[in-house]
Amino acid sequence: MAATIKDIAKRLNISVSTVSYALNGGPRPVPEDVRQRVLQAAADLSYRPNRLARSLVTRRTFTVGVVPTEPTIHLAITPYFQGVLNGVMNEAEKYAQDVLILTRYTVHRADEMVNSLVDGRVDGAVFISPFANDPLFTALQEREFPFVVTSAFVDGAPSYIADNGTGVYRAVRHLYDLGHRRIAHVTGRPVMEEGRGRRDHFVGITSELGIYDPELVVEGNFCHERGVEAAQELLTRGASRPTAVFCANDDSAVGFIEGAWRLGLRVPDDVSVVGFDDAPISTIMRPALTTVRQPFDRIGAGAMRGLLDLIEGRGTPAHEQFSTELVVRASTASPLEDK
Amino acid sequence: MAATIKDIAKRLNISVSTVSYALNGGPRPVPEDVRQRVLQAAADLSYRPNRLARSLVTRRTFTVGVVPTEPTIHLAITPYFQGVLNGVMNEAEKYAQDVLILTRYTVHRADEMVNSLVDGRVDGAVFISPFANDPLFTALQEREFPFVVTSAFVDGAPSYIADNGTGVYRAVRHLYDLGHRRIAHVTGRPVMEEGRGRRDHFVGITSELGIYDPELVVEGNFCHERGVEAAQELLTRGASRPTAVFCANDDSAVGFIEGAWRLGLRVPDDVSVVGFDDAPISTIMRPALTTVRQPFDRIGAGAMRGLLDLIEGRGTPAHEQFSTELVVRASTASPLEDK
DNA sequence: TTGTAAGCGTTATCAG
DNA sequence: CTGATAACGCTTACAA
Repeated sequence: MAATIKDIAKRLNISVSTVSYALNGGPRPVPEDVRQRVLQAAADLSYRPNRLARSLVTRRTFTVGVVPTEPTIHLAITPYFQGVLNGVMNEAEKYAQDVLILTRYTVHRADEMVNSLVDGRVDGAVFISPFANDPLFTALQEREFPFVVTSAFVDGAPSYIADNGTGVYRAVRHLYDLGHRRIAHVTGRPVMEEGRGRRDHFVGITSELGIYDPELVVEGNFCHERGVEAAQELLTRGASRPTAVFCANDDSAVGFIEGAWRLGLRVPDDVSVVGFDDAPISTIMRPALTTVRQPFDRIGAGAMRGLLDLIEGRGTPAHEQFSTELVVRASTASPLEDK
Repeated sequence: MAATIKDIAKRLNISVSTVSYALNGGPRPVPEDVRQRVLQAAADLSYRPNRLARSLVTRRTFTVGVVPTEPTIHLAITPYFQGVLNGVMNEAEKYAQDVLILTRYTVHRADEMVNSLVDGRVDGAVFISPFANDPLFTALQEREFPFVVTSAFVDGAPSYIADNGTGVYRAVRHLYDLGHRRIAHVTGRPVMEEGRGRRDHFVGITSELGIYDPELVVEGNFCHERGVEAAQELLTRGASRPTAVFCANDDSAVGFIEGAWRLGLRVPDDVSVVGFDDAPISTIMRPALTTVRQPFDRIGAGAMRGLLDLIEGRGTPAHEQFSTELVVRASTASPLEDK
């Protein structure tokens, strides 16, 4: 049977409170010799503190929840999730927090998800790219459960998200400056902020430039496969086909390039492609992908720090927007007719 | 203040035990009408069970730990870790388990790591690619803490690992059959089973084929950058340079190819490259990488199931070895001189 | 300075 | 069949 502070107290004929204070180094002072004997006894009995018992009374776990808000199997393998989770984990490590990943998001009803979160195991949670209008959130707010979200805007919750506006602007402007006028867009899932937002910005920017054409906006879902299909759709239109495309993320851009290849078209000679994310593959694939970099790890780290502010009562942190950067590589060039 | 079963009991003038049994549907029967009233009261008070309290007495958390045994920042972004973690998470979801990621592995002493694990928050743990001789393990075994390991062999712990022997054999044999005789090897970190093991198999197999040359085995570390350097090292040897290389994983193979490019050499024309993993990039990069596929997700899932067997007292599961598969793509060809 | 005891929110063992 | 009550292991008033 595992030793408890009671066992230590009994063995040394002192009280459990003294043992507790000795072990925790406070808040009340313990004579050095007593402290040493307690430590020795703890070692002898290979005592290990039980954090459940401690958390039950202190109401702190030093553990934060992470909620992948898509079916785990889909989201967990995306560069986006992995990058943000990595940022969360590294920052958690700095602040001596552990990370509890809540699986089973979609499988259970929202109500059960609330249970999982407010059951005492975590001090707060980071929602990675959730749906803004999930009823879950109001339930959590009613209970004053601390949480933040990444890549979405949820009323009343601190939000950590890339600056999509300037990101999309840079991507489109880059293509425009290269001479492209028929620029297509493969959207992300419109139901997600990162999909809807980038699409809206795309429409806004191309409109301002006077080159907006609704026919050139096709719905995607952030996935490779859909990128392939979109290429099929957009590049088989004869004369009216686009000379360039901006994809809502790198995965779909990579798919688009593959789709172009399958049609016998060359990137960037026949069609230029810009992605969004700067996922690891974008530097490795050929042609290397021109893309808008968003700092996954800093987004995750920012969310983690914001959550800790919330948990530790330092007030509600401000929304944070992360600047993006255009990384020009080999998948973009001037349109053929210009050359 | 959050409602507890006591509040429900008080409100209905019944005992807490009845409330508990009503809420849990057992183990002792509760009249249907009472049960309904309890459920109603629970809803009214928006009662949420506290899992810490429950776990404290039942000694079960339905949460498993995952320990990234490298500095989090390094390991967490590798395809290997991500793939295995993904397998663990998906299997966890099936068995209604949550996943606690223990950060701070190397930062703290082994002893503190033991504390983190046996402090009651998890029922057991999966160690992802640990060092076999970590003193941590004996400490955990003394306390009969259930754990399994992936990609390593730890005395007394169920192990989930790819069949490196046949994997390496397939890779080398493929190159040999293409006509290569000067086959180099960029090892993984020799201190890890997956590094040492693959290197030993490489030496064994090339020896049997009568083509072993110690000069052609250079130490790597599973990283892209080291692959680039290894290419520099191996491909600048003039006449004695290898015509093919087997890299211990895909990341270093990708690095090797980049290194070859920088030297003005072509893959596979000037040098053939085989990797190990079948990471996502291997299909996307150009030339697409010939590699040995290991099933990350099945390894993670297997480890998760094995751990549950251990936790639930179904005995110690057997080691599991996962078969590998050679995926021939575009980075390998016959050596030039043969053509 | 130290010990006793009252929680924390459950489950589980007793009596009645 | 149901209601007290004792754990679970810890922190922390409150007494002494």
